[in-house]
Amino acid sequence: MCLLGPEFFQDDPVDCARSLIGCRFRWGACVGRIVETEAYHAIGDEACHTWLRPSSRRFIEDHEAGDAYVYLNYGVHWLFNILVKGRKGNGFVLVRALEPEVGLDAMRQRRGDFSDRLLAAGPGRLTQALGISGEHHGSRFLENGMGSLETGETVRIVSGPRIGISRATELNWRFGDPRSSCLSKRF
DNA sequence: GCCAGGATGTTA
DNA sequence: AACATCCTGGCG
Repeated sequence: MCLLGPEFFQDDPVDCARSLIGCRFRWGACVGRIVETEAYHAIGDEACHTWLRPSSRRFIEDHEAGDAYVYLNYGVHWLFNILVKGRKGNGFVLVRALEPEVGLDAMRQRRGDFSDRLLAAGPGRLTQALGISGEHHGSRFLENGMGSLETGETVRIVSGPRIGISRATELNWRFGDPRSSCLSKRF
């Protein structure tokens, strides 16, 4: 098991998204095992914010690999992405689901869930459980102590189409651990 | 299953 | 001013 620094995100967004499955993600006092991610490519991917938003392209210019890209979706849910800047291309990894391991009480309190299975089973639930919001947009969380990532046990990884998008639906850039009970949706 | 809720960036 | 959107919970 080893800590991942910003250099981990100097790679291809798709490789980063796949490699993060099974890793431990700590945010504050809470830890969970990443069981679901998605990759977005800054170039040529119509589902990526960069396709339509200059502000997103500007974000990539102004920030470093490993920085948090947090935005509000549907005016309701904060979504947590990690900036990827590599020789093989820029983009984002959307962290979509965790299996909660440490700090369950804090997560239950923020979520008000009846069942632990759903605490972070989805990108909006995940940010709510961890207390991530717009104030963390752009934060260099791997270096400022707010969060950390560590490699975990090897698990089987499957892929499929990304969730909730209307364009570039042919790309299988959603990755996950199919045996997890904390997925936002089955593969 | 369906659909409201709701904020943001952009003018697709 | 209007539109699209990387979602969730509640109600059927």
